[in-house]
Amino acid sequence: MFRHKKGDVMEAVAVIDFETTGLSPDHGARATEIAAVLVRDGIVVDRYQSLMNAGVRIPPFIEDLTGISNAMVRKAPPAAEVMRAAADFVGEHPLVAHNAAFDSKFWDAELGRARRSRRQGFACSMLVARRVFPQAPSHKLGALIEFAKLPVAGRYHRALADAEMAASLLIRMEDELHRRYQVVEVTHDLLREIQSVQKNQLDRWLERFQRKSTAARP
DNA sequence: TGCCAGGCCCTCTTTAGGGCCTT
Repeated sequence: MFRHKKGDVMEAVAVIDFETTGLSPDHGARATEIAAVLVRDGIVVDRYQSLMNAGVRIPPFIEDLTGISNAMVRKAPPAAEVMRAAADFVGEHPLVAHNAAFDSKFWDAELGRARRSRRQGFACSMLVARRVFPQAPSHKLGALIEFAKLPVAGRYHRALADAEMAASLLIRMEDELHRRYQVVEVTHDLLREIQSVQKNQLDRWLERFQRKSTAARP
């Protein structure tokens, strides 16, 4: 599970989550909190979480949504310092986020401000969930946690709780891929391929994938 | 001051529009 493409070393993936002041870093929104959890062999093996001070005001609506106040962020370490620590924690492990289009923008923007750059790819647990659980009533993180009967890890819209829940969702989807489709090895590359498979084509796509994998084995 | 996004995905589609999802 989550074996790195190159070599035989079992490789973790890092599931990350940001809390921010808005929806787009291109329009002035900044991060207020980040969390990352490392998943290896189907379990969370390490965690990182920190509030961060980007020197911008959090709108009242976002304070209510996340429970992260301006006072809390004022006491937090500078954003660049936190991002460097988060990047060191994550290392070169491939990344996963729930709606990765959102988190990848903030990861790249905040890391750029800290004069660092991303070297690994992102996979999206929401896009994978749309394929693996097309019958779920919604593909919001909270709705998927309820649908899959997974434990609520803490307050929604706090970075560590959301990252933990995205990680448990990912592990559950891995289990489904093993159980339903007998996928031997769920790599990050496979997740990235699954997230672009057409709707209701996952069965057919994985059948072809398995045939190719079996044929390639010595 | 007030407002602000964008990629995915469906359908009453492809010469488009609108909901979902993230904060």
